[in-house]
Amino acid sequence: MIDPANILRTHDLKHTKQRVRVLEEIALDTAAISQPELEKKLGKEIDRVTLYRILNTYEDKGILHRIMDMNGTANYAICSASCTEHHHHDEHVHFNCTTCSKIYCLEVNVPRIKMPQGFTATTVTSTAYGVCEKCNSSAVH
Amino acid sequence: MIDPANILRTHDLKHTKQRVRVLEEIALDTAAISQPELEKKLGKEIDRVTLYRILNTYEDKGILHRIMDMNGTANYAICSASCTEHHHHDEHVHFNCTTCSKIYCLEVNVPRIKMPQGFTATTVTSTAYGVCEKCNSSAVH
DNA sequence: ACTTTTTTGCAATGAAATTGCATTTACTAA
DNA sequence: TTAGTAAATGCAATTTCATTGCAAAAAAGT
Repeated sequence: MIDPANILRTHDLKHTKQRVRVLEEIALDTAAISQPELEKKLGKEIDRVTLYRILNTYEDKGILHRIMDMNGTANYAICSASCTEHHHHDEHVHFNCTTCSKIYCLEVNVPRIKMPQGFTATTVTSTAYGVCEKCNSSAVH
Repeated sequence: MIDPANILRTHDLKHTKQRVRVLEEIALDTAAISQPELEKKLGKEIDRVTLYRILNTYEDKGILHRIMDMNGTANYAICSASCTEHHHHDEHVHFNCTTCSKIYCLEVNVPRIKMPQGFTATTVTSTAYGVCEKCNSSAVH
């Protein structure tokens, strides 16, 4: 499990109950959580604006990474240890469930892709659309 | 080059000057064009709302595909011939230039990725971030 | 040219995100 | 422990972006 207090300390961020709550909430599920969902869950405790600001600083610091879904909605997941303030190592596959619309960060590396002449890639991300484990197993047989 | 009139005819869409203009504008560049850019270019001729509607019907019909960039902004590119009303064959690599922020559809297939147990993927997309051909060649040497 | 159906433009509405500022909270050092 | 200061939060206002309803205009067929 994650340790919010420790994460804040190692990133030189002040310890506030709002920041802790955001991390706790995101850590609850292995799937990424969308900004609207977060707002729904935390809206009573944390102001809308504050939530935006916390998510932004977390992204800047390399604590969370932001995954855009098909609708342009931001989803957030906790970064792996290799993410730093200056570079997100986000080169795994994002699985976008078309049933529950959750996004999972899969522990699968994105294969190397050969770029055409002139194009130099620094990062490659991959998104798969389909049905996730949970939705598959709860489907009618 | 593309033939707007023909595209509209084959998709059972009425021929209007606004629809033709949108297709013309998008066909100008090999790169995808963002909704805000389109709006800037066509805003004088076409109403904002009409533009939204045209882009939506084009997407529904499989004429354009929509690519979300990092900021959640929609970008549009003309679909390859294999796209149909019911399924977009969008399985090529999208190159997102971090300098000019244009998006290119590369003629490179998305590599096959093995999904973890329980996850079934129907579509996989791949996005590369880096510097495009044009920006590379215009860079200071 | 007339009629029907669809598309367009405008106004209004709704939703999402950002900014400025006063208040509150966390941290530091006495 | 407490005072001081730097930062974070909450609120109000604003801006930006997208959608809806409806009347007017335009397209296609007869």
